Amino acid sequence: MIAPPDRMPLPREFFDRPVLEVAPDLLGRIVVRTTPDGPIVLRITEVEAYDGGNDPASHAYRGPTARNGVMFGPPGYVYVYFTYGMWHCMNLVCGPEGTARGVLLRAGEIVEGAELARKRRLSARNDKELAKGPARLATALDVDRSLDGTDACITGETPLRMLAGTPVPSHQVSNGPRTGVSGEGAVHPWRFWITNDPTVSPYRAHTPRRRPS
DNA sequence: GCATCGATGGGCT
DNA sequence: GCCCATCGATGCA
Repeated sequence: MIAPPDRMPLPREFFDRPVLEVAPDLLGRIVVRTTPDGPIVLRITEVEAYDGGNDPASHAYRGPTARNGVMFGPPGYVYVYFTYGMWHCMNLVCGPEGTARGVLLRAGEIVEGAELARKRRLSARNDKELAKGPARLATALDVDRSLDGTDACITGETPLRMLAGTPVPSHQVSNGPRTGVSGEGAVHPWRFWITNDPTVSPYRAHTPRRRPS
């Protein structure tokens, strides 16, 4: 259960800060996904920061498109993209507006509504795996492109919103290179996770695809 | 147990 | 044509 003080909404100003400040500060914060069957609540344990137009690894690097338009909007909104022909991944837009910075949610712990998450994650062998990995996290929360552009900073029964939760002190935060990022973007240690947390996805160095013969 | 492989589709250069 | 995450199958300990 979440203690009452932790149920305060995260104000939009939280996201209107440098993305490298916001990303580690998101650890321990709470995502509430309201579904017709009830809420699924997740505590964030692993994130990655993306620096918009300055970052070759960001979807926003080459400017706005129909897909990434939400990234260029105001902070506190949800950007959802479709990947690998099967999966979705979820980001929170950071400010200031127009810079297209954002944080990818990579892993979390389901703290409420686990029975709903399990129905969507039938291959998970235990509850620690329900949201271990960005596409697993989006699947567990029933997040797809229909939620792209959702405002996560308004109160009430919105489909998706952020709560304050309990921030993680910096001595419990680890950081390292981002997962699945190749090229010059790989040098930045912009992946942040809660040290020793069992729901954090294992690090995989970027492995180039083998060319078809 | 663990590594490796193939399959999946859209967005963009 | 390259780049993205995950899963089930397979092969090797």
